[in-house]
Amino acid sequence: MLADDPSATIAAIAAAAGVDRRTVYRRFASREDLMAAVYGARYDAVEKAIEAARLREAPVAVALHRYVEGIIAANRKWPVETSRMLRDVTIRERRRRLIDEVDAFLRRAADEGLLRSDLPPGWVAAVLPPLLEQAAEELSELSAAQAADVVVDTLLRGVGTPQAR
Amino acid sequence: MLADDPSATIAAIAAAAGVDRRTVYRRFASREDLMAAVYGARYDAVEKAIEAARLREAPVAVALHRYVEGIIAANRKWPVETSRMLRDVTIRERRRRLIDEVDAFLRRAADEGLLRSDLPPGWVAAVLPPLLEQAAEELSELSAAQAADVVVDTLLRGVGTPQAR
DNA sequence: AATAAGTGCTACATTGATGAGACACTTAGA
DNA sequence: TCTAAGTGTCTCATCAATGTAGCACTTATT
Repeated sequence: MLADDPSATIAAIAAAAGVDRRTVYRRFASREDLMAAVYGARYDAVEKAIEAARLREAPVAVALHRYVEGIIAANRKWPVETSRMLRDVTIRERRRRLIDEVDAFLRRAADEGLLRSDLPPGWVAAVLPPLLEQAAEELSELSAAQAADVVVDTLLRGVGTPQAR
Repeated sequence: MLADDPSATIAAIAAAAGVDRRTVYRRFASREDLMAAVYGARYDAVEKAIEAARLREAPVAVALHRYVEGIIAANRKWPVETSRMLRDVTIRERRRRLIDEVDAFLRRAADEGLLRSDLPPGWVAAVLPPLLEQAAEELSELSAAQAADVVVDTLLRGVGTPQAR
């Protein structure tokens, strides 16, 4: 539900979870607390995925695949749109740190010859998150590892045939 | 404003447009009317872009580029997230028709050897819209045509170096 | 200069979401 | 069987957004 609509009401969220509004208020003091808990859990999952990917030291092709697979799994477990949960300073800082770490990794990948260096700055960093979101959602029949195969393949080689290149 | 948050209040939208709430209510009877007008304008622009791309008869590489360029321009002019404006039946039907037309085009592109046929069904259709949204937003220094070059290149060839393939 | 059109501002009524309290009921554990 | 924990339901208070009306002011046109 929050995946679709971050402005969803407490009543709608509760209904989607199959419980009453009162039950939600027993667990969370306010809507804000609920959102913070959900986003916190998502960031926990994303941070674990990034840590497991060893973005700074693993070979870049391996790190890329592990990262993609980990984020797809995190997106599936916590399908929430967090780009507007920015009023919470800790969430914003965590988000900043994650973006910085992925940016540094993409630069290393370009330096080490996995990614092209002739693209507009920030372009790869911009297209990767939506690719991961789509993979989590549209490739639901595939495991996270298999979906990661598709995403890495699409990212590195594109979807054109060889003669289209 | 609506690009960021479809649930933005009338007051916030008016402030972003530099006018008073009363002025908005003079032009639009309700918030719903305002949304319908904005989404209608966006769909008008998208339909024009698709018509200009001649998806059914132009050579597929040409049609793809024209389509991408047209949608980037439309996204820039009307940066609104419409995926949840689905209660309005006419908007939903227009959206359905556009999706069908693009899907048919992507099948023709695969049949004619521009796109690979070995990808999960619907995958290209899934990744294309977010690519266009990112291009409209992140490649703001480039013209729509130049941004289309980057998008088509990324879509067909990916962002990996040749040795990464 | 007068009039028309449009806007900003303020105040108000209505509605829906948030948040809370109390009670009856259900389920689990001792 | 009794008790504790948890839930659903109902009701209520508060607040924010929507929508409206009226008036003063500004700008454009005649």
